[in-house]
Amino acid sequence: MRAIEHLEQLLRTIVSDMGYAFPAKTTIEPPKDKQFGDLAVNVALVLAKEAKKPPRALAEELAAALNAASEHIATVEIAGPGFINVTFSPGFWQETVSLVDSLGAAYGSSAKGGGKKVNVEYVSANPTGPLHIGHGRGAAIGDSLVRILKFAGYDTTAEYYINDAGKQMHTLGRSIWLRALRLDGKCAGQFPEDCYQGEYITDIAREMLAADPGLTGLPEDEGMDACYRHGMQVIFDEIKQDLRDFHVRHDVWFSELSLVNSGRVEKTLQRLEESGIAYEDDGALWFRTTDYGDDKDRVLRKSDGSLTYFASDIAYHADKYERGYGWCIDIWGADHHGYIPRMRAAVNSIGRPDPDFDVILVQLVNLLRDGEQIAMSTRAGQYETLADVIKEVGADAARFMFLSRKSDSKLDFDLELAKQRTLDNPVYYVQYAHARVKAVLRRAGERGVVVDGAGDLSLLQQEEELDLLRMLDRFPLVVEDAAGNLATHFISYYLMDLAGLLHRYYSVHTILGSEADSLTSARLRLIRAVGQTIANGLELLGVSAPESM
RNA sequence: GCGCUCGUAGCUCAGUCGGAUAGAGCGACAGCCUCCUAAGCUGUAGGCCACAGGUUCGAUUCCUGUCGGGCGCACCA
Repeated sequence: MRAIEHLEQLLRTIVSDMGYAFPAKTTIEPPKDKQFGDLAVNVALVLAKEAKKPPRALAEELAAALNAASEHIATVEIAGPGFINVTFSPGFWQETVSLVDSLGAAYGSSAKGGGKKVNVEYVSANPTGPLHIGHGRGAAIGDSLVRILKFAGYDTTAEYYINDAGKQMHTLGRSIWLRALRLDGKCAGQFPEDCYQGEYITDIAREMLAADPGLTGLPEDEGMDACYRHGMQVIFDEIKQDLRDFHVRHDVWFSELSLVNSGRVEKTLQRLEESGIAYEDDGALWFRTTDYGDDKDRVLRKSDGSLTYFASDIAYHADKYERGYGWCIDIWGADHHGYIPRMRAAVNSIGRPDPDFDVILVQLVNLLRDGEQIAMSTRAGQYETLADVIKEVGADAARFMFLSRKSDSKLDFDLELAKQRTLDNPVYYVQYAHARVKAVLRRAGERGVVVDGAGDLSLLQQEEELDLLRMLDRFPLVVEDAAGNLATHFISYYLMDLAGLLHRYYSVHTILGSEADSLTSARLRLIRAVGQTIANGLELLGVSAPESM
């Protein structure tokens, strides 16, 4: 990161001195093969056309200028069609340790977000049943993105939208009510198919009956209402507990009902109608989403007078922007992708350009045990709940599994695999690297080797040491990329790479010398910086960094 | 049928705003504990980046088409 910034600065000066604009398509990145140096630059290739010079000749000129421009640069080589390969001096890399030391838990953070207000909305499951494994994936991704965006300098709020106003809440009350009647022997008929089938419904009914045996004597609508209120309370408490157990945090719990009751939904519809974006037809109110690229117009208020979810979703998003968020990110299950065009149309219609709104689609989770698919039927009310999974494999393993994959690709989640402590399950690989660092530092303390301030970093000359230093330097860039691409797996992959280098270093070199010499101190400072960086990365994933394993 | 998305090693997956010989882990095979944590390390084998065209100095990456998997196409929630 420092390396890239430094090199880019030098190149900008040189290119501009030569009388050219710095090409936007320039890339400065670590080459795939280490033999090509620390960083490879393609600027000569990109600039060749404009300069009317062969790329290699141009590269020669740039290389000569680079060599003279910085004391940190050890060698500059031209290769292939005109790549400029730059190698920095060990001294430059060694400074990274001091940087990590001075920043500590803040190493990797930045002000890139400039304090922009961002709202990330995730999970938002209807409180009609327990969270399942798919919710868990969305929860992990949302929570981790919030951590990453905060670290990257955004003023980020984590929000949960509670759909507590619709028909399904009525269905919840009815389901519990009908279960209670059956438990009480007041009704023996077949339990309706359109009710929630899960065992948890019966549990709630049983509990309510125990608390108030007169429940089923109430008039039907009164009884159902009581069931709805209590049931939602119980289920929502469980959801909140599950999220706590999964180390997922929300700052704001936003109720749809509050939006409806305060008249903000109706007000939003009125505004749309006045501005001609909404129109009446066939007794229903329609949104002209086709004006914004959707393939058909969408209903806001049905001809029976009831509102669609779309109507309150528009009011909800308008409310978010009114609360001052310049960027709203929604995390949805991938089965909702057809909903994006109309939501984007809605956002545009309230005067917000595309970049102010993003949807992250999270693909379904395929739950396996030993490679065999576990049947999940929501209909029959049988599915593996998030709580069960956390209980079985632990929050750390589950989170790392979710966060190590692009959100947009399907995920096979094997319960047995998640418990294995092998490289198949890399959470332990990364955590073990951290624990190893801590173990060595502890042992050093026992032997009376003091780390602080001591140690001549210039003694870190081994290839494995320079590899670690280069990797440490990259961390801030990885965080920036993860934030920019809303991609948590950038962090996971980085951590696996860093952990791998640490393990290799550990096995090739003995860190703790037989006595407290300055090389030992330098090495201890290096691995301490590695441990700190791993801890910082794990924190972004919401995964613990154990002191020992 | 229309739309979105994915197709990379035997398996699970990275990489792709165009760059050098396409990477990792697992599995397979061969090795490493008198030594700071072997939950670790080293090495070998394994690829027409689904297929066919196009764009250009250069394509796994961008465009078009084909094939194959997933998902979505309600006055549902």
